[in-house]
Amino acid sequence: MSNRVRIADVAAAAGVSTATVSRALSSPGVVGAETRERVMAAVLATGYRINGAARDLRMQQPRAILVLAPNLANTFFSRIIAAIQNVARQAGLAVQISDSRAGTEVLEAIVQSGRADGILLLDGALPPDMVRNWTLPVMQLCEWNDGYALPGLRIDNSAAARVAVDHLADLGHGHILHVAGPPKNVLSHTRQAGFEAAMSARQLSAVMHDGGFTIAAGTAAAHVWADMAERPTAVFTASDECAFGFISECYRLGFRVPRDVSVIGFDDVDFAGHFIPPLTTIHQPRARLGRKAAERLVGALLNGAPLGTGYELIPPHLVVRESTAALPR
Amino acid sequence: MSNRVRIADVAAAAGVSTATVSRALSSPGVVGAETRERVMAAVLATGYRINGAARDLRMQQPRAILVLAPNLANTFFSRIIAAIQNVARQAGLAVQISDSRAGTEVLEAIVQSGRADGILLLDGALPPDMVRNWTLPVMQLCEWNDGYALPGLRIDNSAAARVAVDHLADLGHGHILHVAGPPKNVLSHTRQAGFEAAMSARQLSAVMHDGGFTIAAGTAAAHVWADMAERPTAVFTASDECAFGFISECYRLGFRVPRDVSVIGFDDVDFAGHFIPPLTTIHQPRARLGRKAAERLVGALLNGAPLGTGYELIPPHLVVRESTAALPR
DNA sequence: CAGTTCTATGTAATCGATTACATCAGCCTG
DNA sequence: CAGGCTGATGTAATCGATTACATAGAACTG
Repeated sequence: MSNRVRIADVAAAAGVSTATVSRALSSPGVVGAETRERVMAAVLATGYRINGAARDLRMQQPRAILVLAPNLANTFFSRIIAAIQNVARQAGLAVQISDSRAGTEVLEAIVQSGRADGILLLDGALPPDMVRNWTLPVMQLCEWNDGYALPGLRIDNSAAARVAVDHLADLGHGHILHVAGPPKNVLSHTRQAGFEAAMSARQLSAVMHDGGFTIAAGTAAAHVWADMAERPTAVFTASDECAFGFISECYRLGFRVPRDVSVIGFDDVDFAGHFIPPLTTIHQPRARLGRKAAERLVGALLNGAPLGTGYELIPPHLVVRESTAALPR
Repeated sequence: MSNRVRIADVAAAAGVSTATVSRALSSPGVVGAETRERVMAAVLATGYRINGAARDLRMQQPRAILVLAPNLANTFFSRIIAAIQNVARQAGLAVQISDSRAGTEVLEAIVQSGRADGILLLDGALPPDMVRNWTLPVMQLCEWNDGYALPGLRIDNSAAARVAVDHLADLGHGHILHVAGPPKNVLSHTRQAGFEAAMSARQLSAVMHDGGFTIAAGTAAAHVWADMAERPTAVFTASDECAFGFISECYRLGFRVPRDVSVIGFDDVDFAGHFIPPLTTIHQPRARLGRKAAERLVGALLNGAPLGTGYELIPPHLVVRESTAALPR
């Protein structure tokens, strides 16, 4: 550590001042051509790398963005984070990640530590009072909370539910079960509300069941479904994982999909197309979501422009595969 | 930004010097009780948060670890990274992530920027010359490269292959196909070598096929398998994803697992137990791997002790589910 | 009670970069 | 050729924390 090459070492090696070295590196145009070459040669010879902390301190910007997600172990986020990381890297920004459920005190410390210039927030369940107090630019992604009063990007969850209902109704299903996501989640509410609205618009018979986004929620829901006196002929789950669990458990209980029940998921995770049967689901363009959100945040950071407060809703896209089928009539 | 509260503001509010504030916060024992309380009150009143960059610069340590993984979009990493993040957070360290395939120049800049005190490296395919030159403590996780000469943690991949072979052989399978991982990967090589050794030790007939860790590799392998004159009765794939792809495609081709072919995977991803059929596979304790590696690295960083060069191999653990069955005889 | 030790706090140097301002050489212009 | 201008470079202040050293007062000791 102590033997790290500092800018002064480069300056000495090149026979110039530290100011000149700094300029040669950050705005090459203003130093003489011959000097610039001497500096570059000295940089190479000494193996100099800039000290991030010193630069951050002086420039008052850490050149990093912070990604906050409610559950980093959830595979839904991996592709999004990869896309974010890509955009950030190309802009020369580092990416710091943290679990947004670490506790408010911890979170405040992380956010206010001045180590990030901006935040990508994938959690809609943080205390609005806390989030509103953050002075960094924050961009909401996928999840949201109107209490934050922040700009955001997501797919149109309500429209997506309608698309799912339309698809099932067009196949002749009139009695549909919705296995909702976790009770306090915005996504759950929005998808559920969209489902109910679409069902009543078509005057179909809706059944609701509180579930979750997990495989376990799907397995549990399968039992609930199987035990119903008059079983719905189709199921719309709040996530693919939930659909997987539902289908697996149905299979174990002796039912077949889509023969005995049509199932439609939500997210279109990598695996959906390879499940048995391949899952009909609402596609979430995760790479695109991550990229677009990161681009918007990074763009605002780099040119100092404010993020604004605009929401962007991406229209839903249904991927029809083999877990849904027409109702025999 | 400019209106951020600095330590001098707290000092003024509490009527003490900045040195006292700093001490009150970092080593409360050395300041008088009454003074300490005044300082704490001032901290609360002003809403002071430490400036990370300034602290990092002065302390010469950024209090962060860097996680480098070859493909952040790969869901295999999510749980590992979550565990790492947990350990780091509890130690007050930030977690920065980057794609290790970003290019050597970019990678060097990130690693040498002085923004991390240590590295968790999940990629065994970086140029050894580069990695050996890194002056930070580096801990290898899951993947490795002997050319790095670094400490590491992983499961015993070779023994795992043996366990898989034993399981299949015990079920009566004597003709087994191994769908290997990507050609240049250490994990592929080690698992393949372990497979071949175990097979020849039992004098069984091994068939190899270069595949990959992806679903697509599995689907391709299914066709290769189906086209074989004398089809192996069991398949050992280098990853669960590959197994999923293989099974799905077999299903599509009219074969059933395990009726027509037994399949054993590798990793035990979340989904393995819910696949149809539930997948027999080698378990990788991802949360534990992430936690242990992070603990070792963080421990070394905090007490300044060197990491050493010790490898740790975690014994393999086979999870028997329903994708493997005894060969009818 | 003088001298010593200990405790609590302040003063100011320091980490390594960036950049406002100063300086200086060379050139142009009237 | 004096004066002004331009372009290249150096000097030194600055970002906001930590901490070695200095200091002052209290407590203790023989």
